[in-house]
Amino acid sequence: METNTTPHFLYKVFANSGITQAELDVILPKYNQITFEKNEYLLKEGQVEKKYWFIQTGFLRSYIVDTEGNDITFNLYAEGDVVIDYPSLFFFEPTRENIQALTDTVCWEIDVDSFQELFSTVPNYREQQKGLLVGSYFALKEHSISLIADQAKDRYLKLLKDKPHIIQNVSLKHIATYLGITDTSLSRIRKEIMH
Amino acid sequence: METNTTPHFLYKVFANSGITQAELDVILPKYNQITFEKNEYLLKEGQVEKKYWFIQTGFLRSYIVDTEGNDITFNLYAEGDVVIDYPSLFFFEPTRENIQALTDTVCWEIDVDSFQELFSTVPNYREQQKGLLVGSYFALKEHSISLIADQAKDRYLKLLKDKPHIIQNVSLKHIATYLGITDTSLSRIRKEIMH
DNA sequence: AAAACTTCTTGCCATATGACAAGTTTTATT
DNA sequence: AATAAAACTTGTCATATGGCAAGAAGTTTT
Repeated sequence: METNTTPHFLYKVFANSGITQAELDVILPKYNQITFEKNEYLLKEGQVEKKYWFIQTGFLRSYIVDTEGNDITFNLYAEGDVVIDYPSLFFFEPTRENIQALTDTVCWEIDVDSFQELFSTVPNYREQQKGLLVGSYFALKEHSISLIADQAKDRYLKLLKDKPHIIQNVSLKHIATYLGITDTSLSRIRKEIMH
Repeated sequence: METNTTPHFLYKVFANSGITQAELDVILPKYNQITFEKNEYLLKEGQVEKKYWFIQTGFLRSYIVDTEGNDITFNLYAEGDVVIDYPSLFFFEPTRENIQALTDTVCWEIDVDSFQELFSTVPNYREQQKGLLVGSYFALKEHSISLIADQAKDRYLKLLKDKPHIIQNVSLKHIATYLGITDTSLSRIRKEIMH
């Protein structure tokens, strides 16, 4: 079921998780590689999506349009990140987010049924996925706390430290709404940081 | 298994969900009434809790202590609300939140095993719970968006509209950190609203 | 009832961030 | 290459919110 002989991206994803080669032989065929072109949508508001993705290369963002019509970037994703909409995946509820490719992107996709099957039959997989899912939930919470507790500059520095590739590859406008400020302010913060 | 002859709080919770009396006879015994005194903790940071609660009467808050030692109220709960920590419940991960009773509180508690059992065997229950869980996830997201998109005054007015009882029963200090502002600012916003 | 706390309000001033608009640079389209 | 469009920067000024400190009001403890 291997598509080629180059080192498989998913090997890296599952490295250091205690998953054996025998388990990998069961897990990997459940994942399909899929590519999205720049500006293409993985998920649109109102849709129910029974899949989620690992990003091999590329950048994505999720965004919400608020009541005043402002486009607010809610999350920014890069290589190695997991892209998942909990309500959609676990509760089959229509999502309220849009997830869009910011660059050409290569992902590995798994459907919820395969996920559930692996989750219940492969303990190491369960542990590894638990870590990822809890991690993304925490990230949402941390971001929300950061919006309350930190200055915009600190939020930017945090992002710069945690996800430098995003700073380099995502437009200032999207980073700004993600950080909860205007593009003007972010431009000034950048200037200040550069001395 | 009914503890008394007064109208059961949980009947109200499950009203209008299409759940039949026969189903209620299976569901209700899984819930236990439990009371918490003012200032008592339902959940403390680092703990793994395999339960969640419906609030019959009383007020609760969840809070996080950020890196600078600030106590930030993350959520405020009132009668009829469901109190749930996803990572703890679904992934058995230690929580990072503290959940504390702000007044003497009466709750109905269910453990995760009973929840899973009902969830898989009673379709109407599944639907009803799905709605609740997705609702609380959305609420977190909406709050996070509101922190970015709305003025503090608008966030206060929203809370006032959605949960007037919380405004009346929770101290200004806790409401302020929940809204992402200082108690000083909230006091001024209140003054302004009163004209 | 007094004392000790906690909660809430208010004043003064500082500062982070926003609004708007103009200009520059970079990227996309024809 | 020319043009258009988008992304980014910068100036001026306005405003929302914070920091600090003092006092008032309400609550709990002794």
